[in-house]
Amino acid sequence: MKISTRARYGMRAMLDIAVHSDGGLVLLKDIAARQEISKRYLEHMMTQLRNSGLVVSERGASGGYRLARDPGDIRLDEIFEALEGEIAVVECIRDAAICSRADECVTRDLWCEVASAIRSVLGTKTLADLKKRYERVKEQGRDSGRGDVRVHSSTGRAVK
Amino acid sequence: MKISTRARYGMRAMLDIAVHSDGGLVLLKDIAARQEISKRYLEHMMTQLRNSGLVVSERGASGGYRLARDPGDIRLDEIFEALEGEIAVVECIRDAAICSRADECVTRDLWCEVASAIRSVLGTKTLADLKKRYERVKEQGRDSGRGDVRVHSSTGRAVK
DNA sequence: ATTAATCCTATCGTTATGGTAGGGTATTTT
DNA sequence: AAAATACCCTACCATAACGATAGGATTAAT
Ligand code: FES
Ligand code: FES
Repeated sequence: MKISTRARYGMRAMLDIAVHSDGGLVLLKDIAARQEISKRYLEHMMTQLRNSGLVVSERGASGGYRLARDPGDIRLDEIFEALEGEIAVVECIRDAAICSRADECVTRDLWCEVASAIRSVLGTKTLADLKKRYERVKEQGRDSGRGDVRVHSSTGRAVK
Repeated sequence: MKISTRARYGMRAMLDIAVHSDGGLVLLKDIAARQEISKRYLEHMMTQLRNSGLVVSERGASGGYRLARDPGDIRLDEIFEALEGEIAVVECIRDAAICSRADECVTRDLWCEVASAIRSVLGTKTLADLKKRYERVKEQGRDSGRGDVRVHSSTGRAVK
């Protein structure tokens, strides 16, 4: 279970646009440069984001991208799903015929819970929240007092 | 973001063992038959589970598998990670050098939260819980009153 | 020795991932 | 009108992951 670069890059791109558009358009070139992502590759993600109606583009010279809606109105799960596809799906949710005896299958419930958990993280935050967080981190550094949660390198679990 | 068949099959296998071992050993053959999974394929998952120390095997005629520990002492995230690998990793957690400017990267925090959310679903349940759930479902049917949460086929979100 | 079980390793086809490339189209600027 | 700029579409490619199958090697009970 890894998060794809698409999702990571795309999310960063969205944040980048939110941060750097002063009402105007943001250039792919600039996003790519700031985020140090291949412009050509980033194009794909922008396409996905556009097709999902999260950004709108203007073509031609002095074109660019901007958010389709207010940052406070773009949930992070929308961004995620635009890039990564539906969250933590087990096919048998849609189509119970896939698993034999889906009726008595109690593990399916489990996967649903996992999906819900992810959604409740990403679905309760908006791009505006992320932007706020970014700006806080940027101006005061990463809360160097005690914030930076150490995680154990192999378990990923938080550690004392 | 899909959950692999390995994880699904493996989880079902673990549940199957928990349910069908009366202190004794459970045969791969039987698990495969009950779960309608290719025996040959299931072997792989059993290997992973064994290597992770979640089941122990006995070889030779009248060999088989049993849980390495008490079901109440086997967390579901252990099973999941044995099969699927580390939960929701972004590489830059381990190795900050992977992402340029990981210091000011606020999206990384987001992915950490996602990972935590998954862990808090799977890490707070044990195989004993799952077994209990299974037995409840089995004897009284799937709570046919109102339980079966309908989810929207495309969003996966719960629907009225 | 036979049988029945796990174990090890290789293979294979398909799909997904990560990324590059070429050329096309729209719009502004000159 | 022409040049420049920026997005757009489509194809391609290499590698890895996934899902599954297969052959044969061990181990142990009968
Ligand atoms: S119904 Fe699909 S895993 Fe059980
Ligand atoms: S530090 Fe890895 S995604 Fe930002």
